[in-house]
Amino acid sequence: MATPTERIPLSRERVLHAAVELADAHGLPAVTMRRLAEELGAEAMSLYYHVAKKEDVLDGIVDVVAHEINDAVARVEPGADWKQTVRRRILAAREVFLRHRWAPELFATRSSTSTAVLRYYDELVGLMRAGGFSYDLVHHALHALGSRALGFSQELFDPGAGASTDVPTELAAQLPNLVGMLGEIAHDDPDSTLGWCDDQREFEFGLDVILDGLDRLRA
Amino acid sequence: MATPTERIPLSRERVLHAAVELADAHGLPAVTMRRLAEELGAEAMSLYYHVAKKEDVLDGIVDVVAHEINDAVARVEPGADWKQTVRRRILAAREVFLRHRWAPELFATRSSTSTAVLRYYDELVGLMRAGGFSYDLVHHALHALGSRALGFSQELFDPGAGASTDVPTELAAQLPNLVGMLGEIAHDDPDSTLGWCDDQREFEFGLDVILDGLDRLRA
DNA sequence: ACCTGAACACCGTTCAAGT
DNA sequence: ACCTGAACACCGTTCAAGT
Repeated sequence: MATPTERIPLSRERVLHAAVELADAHGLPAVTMRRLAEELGAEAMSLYYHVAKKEDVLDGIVDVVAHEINDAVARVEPGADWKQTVRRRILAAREVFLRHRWAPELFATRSSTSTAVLRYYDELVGLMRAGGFSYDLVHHALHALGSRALGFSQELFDPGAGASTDVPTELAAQLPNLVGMLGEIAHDDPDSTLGWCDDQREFEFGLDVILDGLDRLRA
Repeated sequence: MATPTERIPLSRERVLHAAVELADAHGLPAVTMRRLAEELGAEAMSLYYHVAKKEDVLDGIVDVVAHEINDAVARVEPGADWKQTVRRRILAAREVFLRHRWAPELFATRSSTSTAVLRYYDELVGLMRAGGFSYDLVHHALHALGSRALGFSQELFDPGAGASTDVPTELAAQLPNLVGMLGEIAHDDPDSTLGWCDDQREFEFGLDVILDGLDRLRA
């Protein structure tokens, strides 16, 4: 019988899945060739038999995540119109990124595009075409959506991150409008306060502004 | 008289400006402590007398760029309404990023926010408030704009990057809609073809979709 | 076919030492 | 006060060698 510690041979799949788990557990910086090998009970140099170089590993895990996204959107039921269907699919894709919080940064810095990502976009283009968009407008729409088409929006700066209390007073004096915004949202509107740092709500708000705008341009 | 090769003492400012020049010339990966020191005619270890660590250098050059942005928007003449003014300022900020193409990636990965960036946002909030927005809607608007508020949109994937010719045929068969879009835009519409890979135009299109949507919500 | 040890050319950073 | 040399603990990657 096989003992649990029996040696499983390495493979590209095992390397990529270990890399995803490593990133999930300890973030992208933990994904080094040496650490990855350790996780697999092998030496760093052994990895090079299965992957070309570290970039190849990074491209590979983008592809793994893109497959998860395609699986997720495949389970989405179509809505009443293009907008509802696209919205549901984007929110389903977003859930994958919520499980792999390191992935947006990686997607944003890849130069070559995974074929799984291309397939995702292909279906998106198809849905918008079926919804009455010209190819030209779809093209503009993809640029307008940017990373939101895939389910994430890179936040540069969380306008709510600095709670009113921890802004140094001399700095606060230079930022009357930002401080005013923070103050008002923090106490005047309990409903909004609930959603205050709720990125999901902000994501949906931004997404709907764009989808509504595109729908109007379509007509 | 001073000879041109006379030794100028290091300073935080010199280090940061050298880092910006190095990134402009050779990209972010070229910005290493050792290379930076070399550029300044010093040893890597000398830098640590003027900056705390490499992260400090990166935070510092974000601040340098943010100051350039604030200088640029300060020269913008107000428009007829909030939307025109905000639009002009954002496009002025964008020009700074066009001079420092490595900067978007850096802005997106900083955890602490430069005070110069906060001042930029403070003025933006002020302009929108003056234009009739509630603080609550301004807050949503900042999230909806995301990095576009600062003048860039991280493109994950350029829908025009793969010119129809260089897509392998077996892959193309799996991407009928994407291939269709590429084909149509490439020959049917000379006007659009001009703007085909024109990021500036796409940026403005996306920006206007959002600004128009926000303007409607304001009313 | 698959894995490894030793080695190379890089990193960022510390610390004691120089002027 | 300002700069440096030597050293440490890391990287990714090559290459010849092991089974």
